[in-house]
Amino acid sequence: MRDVGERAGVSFKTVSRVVNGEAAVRPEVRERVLAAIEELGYRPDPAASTLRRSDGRTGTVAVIVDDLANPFAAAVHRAVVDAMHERGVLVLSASTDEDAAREQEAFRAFVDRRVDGLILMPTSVDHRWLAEVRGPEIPVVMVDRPAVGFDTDVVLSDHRPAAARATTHLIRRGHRRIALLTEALEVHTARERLDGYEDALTAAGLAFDPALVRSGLRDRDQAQDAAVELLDSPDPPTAIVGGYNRATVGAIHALRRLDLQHTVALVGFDDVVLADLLEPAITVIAQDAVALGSAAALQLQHRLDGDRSPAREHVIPTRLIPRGSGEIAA
Amino acid sequence: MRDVGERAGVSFKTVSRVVNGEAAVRPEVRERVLAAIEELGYRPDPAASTLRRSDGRTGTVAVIVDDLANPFAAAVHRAVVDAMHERGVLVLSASTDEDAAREQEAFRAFVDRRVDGLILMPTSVDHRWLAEVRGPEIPVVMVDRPAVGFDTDVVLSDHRPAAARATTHLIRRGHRRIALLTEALEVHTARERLDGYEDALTAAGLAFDPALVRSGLRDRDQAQDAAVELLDSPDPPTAIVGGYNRATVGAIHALRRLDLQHTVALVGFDDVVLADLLEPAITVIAQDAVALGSAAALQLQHRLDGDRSPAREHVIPTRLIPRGSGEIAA
DNA sequence: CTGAAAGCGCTAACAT
DNA sequence: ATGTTAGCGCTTTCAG
Repeated sequence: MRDVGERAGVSFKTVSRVVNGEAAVRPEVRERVLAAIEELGYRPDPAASTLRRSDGRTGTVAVIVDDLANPFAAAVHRAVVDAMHERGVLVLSASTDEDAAREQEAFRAFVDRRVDGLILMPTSVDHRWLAEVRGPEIPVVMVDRPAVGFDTDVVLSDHRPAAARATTHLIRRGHRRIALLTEALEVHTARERLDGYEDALTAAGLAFDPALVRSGLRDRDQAQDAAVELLDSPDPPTAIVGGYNRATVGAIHALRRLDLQHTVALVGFDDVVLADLLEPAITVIAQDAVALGSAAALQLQHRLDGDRSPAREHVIPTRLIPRGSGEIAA
Repeated sequence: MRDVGERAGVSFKTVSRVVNGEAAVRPEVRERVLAAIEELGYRPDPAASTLRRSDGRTGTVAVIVDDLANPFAAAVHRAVVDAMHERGVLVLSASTDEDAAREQEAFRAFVDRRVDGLILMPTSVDHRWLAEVRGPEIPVVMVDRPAVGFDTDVVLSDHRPAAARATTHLIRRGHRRIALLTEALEVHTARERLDGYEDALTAAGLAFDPALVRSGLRDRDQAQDAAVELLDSPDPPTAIVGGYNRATVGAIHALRRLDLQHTVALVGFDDVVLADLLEPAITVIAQDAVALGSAAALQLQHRLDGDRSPAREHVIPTRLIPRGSGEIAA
């Protein structure tokens, strides 16, 4: 920067003004400085800038999701990265695998690096620790689910109405015994979907049978086993709601193994590649992961721009896509 | 840091020594400093450290892939993030959508931020520009494909033998007219796979028929259309090789639309969720994305640790998974 | 083993 | 509209 100043015949402070686009520089001088920058291949050092500037901004934000390789989280992540890049903000990221310890560790690492803000897909447990760890006023936006014990902006799908819609879809086809496969109910998403499932039963005047709800399913295999068990029981369900993407895939496997795919109806959460090519094709509730990520990024940007209004909840609608498996009558 | 020093009754320089784990501090003093750090909730400022330190290391690296939301790239990305986190290195990322301009822009942005190194899934075009843009000795590792015109470490799948294996698999089932659907041949991966396809034909004494190769297919729909066209032609193929994941999915769609899924054989690149549940299930060549990412991260770490040996090529084996579609006889 | 001084590249606050 | 001075929080260098 000093060299650039010399070359352009101005003080290095003027160079700083040009680089930062401050108005108070004569166009003629600005041109000269720009030329010198070009010739010398000068690139400003963001670390030095961060160090000295009053707000300490680094121009980076962090994204923490359950699994960066999971298609849903990956789509959210990419949407955030794209939105932030447009503003010259770079994005750091980490996966939690739904482990609260890993989540906290990642969060601390990012705060220590002085990120300007974070977008978090919170694990199921208590997030009061966030209030302490979060440095002086670092904005945090939750995505996909709210955090327990920490009031902040959140962007999520309409989980509860969506689950109700899926369930009602099956009830309308005459189903009375509808199973629900879901992950641990401590995960907010799962709880909401269970509530929606119950809403639909209640609205239809059907009794809630806890034996038809299998929660705590952590992966495809567990979901498959649970589904097989239910379908093999004396009084099996005639329809299944897959509470999240891996549960849906597990249910598909179970139905095929028992050769019930044309007999027992299925509506699953999250659209999956090739779901439309199965026989029958799978009826799904599709979430708009890109919209979730974009909205979270936008909200974070508002906070970074100084918006201090109360925490906002942003709901992104889901879509039920009928394809066959959900239209099997009882 | 100054405050911590005061509290512990030592100079702030000693605090710096403790924080950086330099040996020359009496255990007793070190304990006192650590206690003071704890009490004051002190967290070192990485920007200041970067600014002053002689090597200018920032403890960040960047990953640039075609699409962070694509399952293959997402798995690579996650593997890199995990490997780097273990060393306290954070990861920035960007998508190129196979656009060379976006790739260059992202690369520059990361270099301007002083990342310590980069992992790049290069777009198809010339990468000689890298030699200029790359600052003083920033290590770059290519993943999935090498870069044209820039000699550096690369970690990739055994594309050519894998394609040969897929093709041979079909030839053994009596197929003589085997189509190949692939993306633009400027993409190194596509070129290699075409070469492997030809290797297999040659080895079997079969003639190469250019009419059976459809390249430049950018997405599922283009792949599907190309497949339909081929299958509808007067002298149609009896088997298809899907040259990359979207081509595979496009081929599946085409075969179903023409109700040829039980007649025409298919071996596709990249395993896809639910591919095992289709009827017939899809025979695929599975790449080990996690291994690719981990190996690239490891190689970059070696370079960061000062390894100056010649550029290395690391090949990760693929697996052919027979599931039915590839075993249909001619 | 510990400390004092210098200065990394930049921006803030004040001159001029 | 431009320059001067100070200093961000740390590491380096050198002195004790």
